Amino acid sequence: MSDCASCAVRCRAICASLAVDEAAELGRMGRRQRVKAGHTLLWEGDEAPTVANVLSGVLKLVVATADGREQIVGLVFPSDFIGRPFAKQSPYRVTAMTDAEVCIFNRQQFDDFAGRHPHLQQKLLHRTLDELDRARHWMMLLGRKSASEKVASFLLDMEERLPGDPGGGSGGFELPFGRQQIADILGLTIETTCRQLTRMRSDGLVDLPSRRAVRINDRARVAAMAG
Amino acid sequence: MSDCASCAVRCRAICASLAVDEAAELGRMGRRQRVKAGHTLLWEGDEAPTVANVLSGVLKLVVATADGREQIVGLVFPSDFIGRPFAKQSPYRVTAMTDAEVCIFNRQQFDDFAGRHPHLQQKLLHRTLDELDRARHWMMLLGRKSASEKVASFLLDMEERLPGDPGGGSGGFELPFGRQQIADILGLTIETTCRQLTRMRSDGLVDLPSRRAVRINDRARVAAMAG
DNA sequence: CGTGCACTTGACAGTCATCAACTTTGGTGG
DNA sequence: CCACCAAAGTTGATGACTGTCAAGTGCACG
Repeated sequence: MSDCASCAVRCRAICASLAVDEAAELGRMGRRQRVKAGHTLLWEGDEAPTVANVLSGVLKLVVATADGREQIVGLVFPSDFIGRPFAKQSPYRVTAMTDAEVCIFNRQQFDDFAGRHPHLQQKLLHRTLDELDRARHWMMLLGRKSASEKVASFLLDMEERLPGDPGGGSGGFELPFGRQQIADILGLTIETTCRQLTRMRSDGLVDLPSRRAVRINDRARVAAMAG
Repeated sequence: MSDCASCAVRCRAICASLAVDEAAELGRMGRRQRVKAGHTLLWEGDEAPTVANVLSGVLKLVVATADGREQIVGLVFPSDFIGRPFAKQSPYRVTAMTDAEVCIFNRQQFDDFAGRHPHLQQKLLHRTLDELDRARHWMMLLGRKSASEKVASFLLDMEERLPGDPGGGSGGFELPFGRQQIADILGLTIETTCRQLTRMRSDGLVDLPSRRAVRINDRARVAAMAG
């Protein structure tokens, strides 16, 4: 059983839509679980999967071809929701990119609970609609943008979305993953991704103080570059 | 006001979740409207937009860059839902690909109504989750598949999704749009799309009896080609 | 201090976009 | 019914971009 009172994302997660007693009932169904970086929580096509809230860490949603190519189709941050309610199979793989902590529910139980709590469903609907908008805009990037536009768009998106940006925006930010993962997000190879970053650094658009740190120097030009 | 009793998609649209009197109330809010092929129903960034059910025809959801490149991010068929509930702006352009007929609602009114009718919201949630799954799988295609894989995947997807497949599956099907649109769906140019189709025809995988008609001869090989 | 892994850089090749010309289709009017 | 026209589709030549393969660098770890 989860200890909702101490939950770091209590205010932002879908649970926030519930009254105290309702939250308590849901809490009894949930279980906290740690996931190590690189560990997979849900496999594509998994039967009888679970759903979960993310408490900390970053996870990725991955779709892969038979021959091993991977495309990251979504990033999941703290307070975000994981899993596929109302379906027997998970449509994609969910893997932790950093050490993470999640609050897990049995899907069947969760579905039943959701059916009895319209507010929870409404929250879920809002989130799903937002995710759909994000996914569709990403489709534009994947289908129509060049490598340089992709990388520029990516950096702007990450600056905006990454939680706990230390230094408050002007101090740059720290990516929670490496070059290969960036490539898998953008539909590029690691080499192309790398070259674009190097060029942006030589052009003075960004600083790359360490492997995973990024600081955008000229936001206007990066935005122009993003198309 | 719509005449729900004569609605062609009454059983399949989200309205099907409502009781008779509820449906009547919703019906009083809706208005039937014809949209000609090529006409745009909703512009990206539109304020105060509407939502709608599709009664007949096919529409596309489009995201465009400033310099005019377009990516089709979704296709909308009869009984599908159009628009963005609970948001002020439409996140993408909605354009009719064929002559179409839709049942339009004022978004604000619809949102209010949905808030009072959990069953409708649940139906909407289910649909949105399905759309999200579809969009994410399409991201894999856009980001990681080659031109030939894209075209093969496209044909299989269309064969499955197209309504009113005359001849019951073995007789092939008729695309509701031209080559440029296929290219915009797949993130390719029209020339590349065309060449791939020509090659598939020469290889005997498909017949292309007319501009828009397709017949898959060797489904297994097309599926293998789709990756 | 050495080892391994992530990252970077380079050379080359293939795929797909671009530009251009040509063909077919479908519609219109004589 | 046929001729003509515009739009859609097809084909070809060429080149840019990005993927592939390979080697090298630098950082973190033991």
